[in-house]
Amino acid sequence: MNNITDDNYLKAIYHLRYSEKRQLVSPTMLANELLIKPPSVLEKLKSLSTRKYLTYDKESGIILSKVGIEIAINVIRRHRIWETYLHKHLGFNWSEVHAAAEDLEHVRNEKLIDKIFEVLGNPEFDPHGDPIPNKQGVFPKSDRKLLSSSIIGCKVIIVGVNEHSDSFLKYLSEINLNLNDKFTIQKIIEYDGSIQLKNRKIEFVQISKLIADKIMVRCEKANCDCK
Amino acid sequence: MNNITDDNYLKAIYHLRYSEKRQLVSPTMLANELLIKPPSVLEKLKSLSTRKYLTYDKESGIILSKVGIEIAINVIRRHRIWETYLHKHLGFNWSEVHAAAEDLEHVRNEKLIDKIFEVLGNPEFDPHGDPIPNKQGVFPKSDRKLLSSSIIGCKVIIVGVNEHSDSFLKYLSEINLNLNDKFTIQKIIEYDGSIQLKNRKIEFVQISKLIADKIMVRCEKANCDCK
DNA sequence: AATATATATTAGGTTAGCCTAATTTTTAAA
DNA sequence: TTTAAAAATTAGGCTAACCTAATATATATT
Repeated sequence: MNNITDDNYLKAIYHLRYSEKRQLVSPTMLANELLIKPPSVLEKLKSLSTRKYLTYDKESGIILSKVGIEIAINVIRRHRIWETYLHKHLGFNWSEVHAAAEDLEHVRNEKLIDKIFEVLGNPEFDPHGDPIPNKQGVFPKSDRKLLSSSIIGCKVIIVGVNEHSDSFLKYLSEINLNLNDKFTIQKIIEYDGSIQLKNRKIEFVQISKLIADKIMVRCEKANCDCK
Repeated sequence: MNNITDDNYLKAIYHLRYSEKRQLVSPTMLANELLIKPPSVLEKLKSLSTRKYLTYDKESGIILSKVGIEIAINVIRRHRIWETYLHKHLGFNWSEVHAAAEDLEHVRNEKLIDKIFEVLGNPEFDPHGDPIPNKQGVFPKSDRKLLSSSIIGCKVIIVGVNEHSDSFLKYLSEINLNLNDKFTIQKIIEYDGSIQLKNRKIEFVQISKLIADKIMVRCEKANCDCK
């Protein structure tokens, strides 16, 4: 529970660099991510860098050290394990899970996290389809790709989402798209990239490119040209 | 997760006033309880009293307001529910439970606490035998009394402990005394108040008065004179 | 290149929570 | 009741995390 602030900074930096894949992470980007002002970030960066969690200079931006990455991945690990636990064992739904995990991720009790991970059967992915790093900080591999990169005929299974906002997740529920659902790509509208899907449950769904860019799938059709 | 400090002050004051039953709670007592110095307490008391969580003056000491009590009881509720959950559902033992709950009690997520409480079957007592207040802040009643107030022939069931330190709980485990165990009072040594117990599993155990003062029991012998 | 815009950085300020040292009250004991 | 010991209070400091305003430095855009 100590160093909640450190946790949040390191997690945010990690997120920008490795999830959003920014080449360079700047103070202002970080300030936006954390909803605070740049001078506060600058100040904190000094402290984090004296403690060897990162380095910062204008040319290369903010770069996490090995230890910094380790801490960040640990926070992510706790977050995702809790999300999974809340969903699987305590009946929380997709959109409720995140807020609670945001607090629980700061509880540093190894036995606790190990135990709930074990109870869950050492899952590799959380309810949003995000990979859960193991204790050594290694993320499980998966051949997930953007739904928007699918082609007609693909038989896709939804394995994750790239946005966790309430409104987005609620929309998915409304149109009856859920994690692990399987669909066939029916048609892709050239003009705007919208995608039409179907499966047994759902005769027809059309999804805009904007949405398709935020959904991760795995194509299960053998030798599909999408690969 | 906000106001962890508030939580801890209010909880400590509540504890001194209502568990340790101090007539008057002074800044110095509170400082000792929280392992900080009196001036820090004085300062914080100002803030807590402007916010109407308590009143303080030298004659009457620190007195929690209705809201203050409410918050304190809520912290206690979360703490005890988590302790029970860790013990019953996650295999934590008596002595491990407290430390983890110390962090978890600050997670203010009503759905979460309600849910684990429900999963536990709305228990009335935690693994130390302490009562869990309900959502309205009402503690369940019980006819528990000190083991040291028992008399020869009492058939007691251990329902709680008044000390939660590691060393104490470990000692109890070593001599094979656990919550819910039943014993018959064999002998009481007048001179120092030591108590001898036995049951099927344990032929003979002798407990010093010091220990017996920290164990809560319920006597189950019909019409026992101990009442 | 000259200007406008965005970013980075510095300076100085605030609040919460803690601390030590010094002072004032109380309380207890000789 | 005078002295000693304990408790309460005040004064003044410190650090972490924020902030605003001002300045400096890049980056873009005419």
